[in-house]
Formats: sequence, C-alpha cells, structure tokens
Amino acid sequence: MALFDLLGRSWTLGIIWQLSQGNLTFRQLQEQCESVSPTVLNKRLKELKECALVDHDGKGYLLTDLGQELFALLSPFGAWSQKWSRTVTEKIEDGK
Amino acid sequence: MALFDLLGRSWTLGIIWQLSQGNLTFRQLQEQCESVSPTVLNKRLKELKECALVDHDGKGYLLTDLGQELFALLSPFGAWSQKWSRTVTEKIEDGK
DNA sequence: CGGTATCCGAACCGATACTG
DNA sequence: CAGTATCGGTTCGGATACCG
Repeated sequence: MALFDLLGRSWTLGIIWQLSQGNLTFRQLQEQCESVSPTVLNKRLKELKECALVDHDGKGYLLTDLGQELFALLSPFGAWSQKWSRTVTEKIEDGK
Repeated sequence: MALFDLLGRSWTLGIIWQLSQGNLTFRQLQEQCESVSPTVLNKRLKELKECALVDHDGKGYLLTDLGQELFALLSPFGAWSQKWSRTVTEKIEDGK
C-alpha cells in the first residue's frame, strides 16, 4: 500500500485529523466527517488499521504511535497548503 | 483540487521526484516513469500545471518555486516511510 | 518529438438496507 | 451502536492509434 495513495483517498486525512484530537467511536467519526457513508468509513478504517496508523480498542478508534508520527509530519502542510491555494486562486483569477 | 488527492494519484510523486533531479522533456519523463502511457502522463502534467507545481518552457518540464517547496516538505517522508513499511511488514509476518 | 482521441476494464464513492 | 452486503454511477488508469 502506497502511503500517499491512501492519504489521497476520501476522508483519510479527515479521519487522521479527527483522531489526533481525541479518540472516537465509529458513529462519532461518521458524524464528524459530514455523515460519510458507513461503507466508506469502514473501508478507510480497515486500510488505516492494516497500515498500522490507526488502532481499535474496545471503546473506539485511536491513532497508533506511527499514526501520531505521521500526523506530526503532516502538520507543516497545513500552513503551506493555504499559501499554495492562494497562489492557485490568484493564478486562475489572472485568467490563467 | 485537494493536494493529497493529486499527490496520491499514480505517477505524481514520481514526476515530482524526477523533475527535482533536473528538467525533462515529455518523452524523457515517460521513460523514467516505467513507460507510463502518454494519456496518463499528460493528464498528470496538466493537473500539476493547474496547481502551479510544474511549469513548461520551450524545452521541457520543470518544477516551479512552489513545486520545489512542496518537494522540500515531502522529503522527510522518505525516511519515515521506510521505517513505516518495515513496521507494516513485520505486522503482517506476525500473522497480523 | 509532443501530444490528443478513443475506448475498455477496474477501482472507487456512496446510498440504502440489513444483521448482530 | 457497530458494522456488512449489495448495487449503481462515476472516475481512473492504461493500451492503442493517430495527428502536427
């Protein structure tokens, strides 16, 4: 499984973000992610478990140590991608 | 366009990596990327141009400043993902 | 060389309904 | 509450052929 392949799929980053804020149950995750269908949420969670980024205890889902490391690596992208999207928007407004 | 959606698509990271090593023409990129079909390569390059990550001058393709910044942000993932894939492999060998 | 046009099979998203 | 089963509709990847 390629890392960025998984990260690019729908809801993956949202799930990681939500879990970085605290552990959540299946339904809670579903609500936080704009009512994503259970089909997709379950698929994503399975993939994340296979990749050892998310784990599942009796009470709900949580990030593994690896998942938290990944989240830390990901955070620099927050600021950069804002700047980036501004640039792209300007580029489009300039008529490309 | 979501950043990680694009990054997760096939060949995108390969293209960025190749271009970070030096500018290349369409055919050169195609060869470097295991003979990816021109259809896909062209689609990816269009997307990368729209996102202002790659540019095209008379001679070939090159990373924009933004593209180089992205590449710099991406590089920490190299080492981490090796460690990560070892962990996942061990996990599978342990019978999950 | 640098792409575009067409087409097909596979994968993916998501709604809905259902089970334990 | 937690998750599985099924089934469309859409998108994606890629092979091939072709044009300037």
